[in-house]
Amino acid sequence: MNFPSEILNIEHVLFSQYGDLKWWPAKTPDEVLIGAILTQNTTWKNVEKAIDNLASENLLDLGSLSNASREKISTLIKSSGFYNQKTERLLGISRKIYSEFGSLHNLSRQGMQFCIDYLGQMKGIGRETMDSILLYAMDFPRFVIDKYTIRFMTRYGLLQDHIDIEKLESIPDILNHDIWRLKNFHALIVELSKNFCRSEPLCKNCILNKNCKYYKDKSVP
DNA sequence: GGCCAGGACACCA
DNA sequence: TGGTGTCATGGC
Repeated sequence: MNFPSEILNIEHVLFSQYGDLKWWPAKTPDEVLIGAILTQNTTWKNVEKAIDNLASENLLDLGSLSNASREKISTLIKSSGFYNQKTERLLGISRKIYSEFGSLHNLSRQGMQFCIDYLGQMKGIGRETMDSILLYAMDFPRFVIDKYTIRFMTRYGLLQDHIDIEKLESIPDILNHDIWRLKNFHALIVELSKNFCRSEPLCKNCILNKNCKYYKDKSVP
């Protein structure tokens, strides 16, 4: 079976089993962007504490955040780790976007390619973070290529000896540029990957069937 | 007590 | 261009 067919098949099976996961867990686009920075190399549980702290100080939007002090931000986001680095990134990004466009929505109106170039120049926004912002905060037809995606595709056998970025970049086409499907497909991969066994290559049964005897048994070699 | 988590970046050869 | 060190908290 070729790549597009496999993708459609996986999406169909996963969705029929697990449904709409309603990702990204955030109330506003600004919160998505802030969460995307905070979650770098950190568990989401640690990020949630930081998000709650920022919310309690009304700092979950770019305007408020850009006017907050370094000390205040770094204290509030400490639980997410790398807090000095993330404070600088949050301040730099929020100040630039807020001062030049006023809002994330205004920035998104410049179009996807503009946003890719614009966000790509900022310190703290790499490939994955940008994908997350483009898809989940700005509703552009972008598929998030992160560690989970690559691990999933590799272990499923859809990527062989090298990471074929072009293949992964074709996923928006395969999913018909449907924003909701792109959001949910990535969410399914991430949520389910947390429960996969570590066999290599991963048994397809484990991916597509949560009743697989190896499901959640991460100790399997 | 070690390892890993929804990365990115600077530095070096 | 690719490998490595650094940033740091928290859960298991």
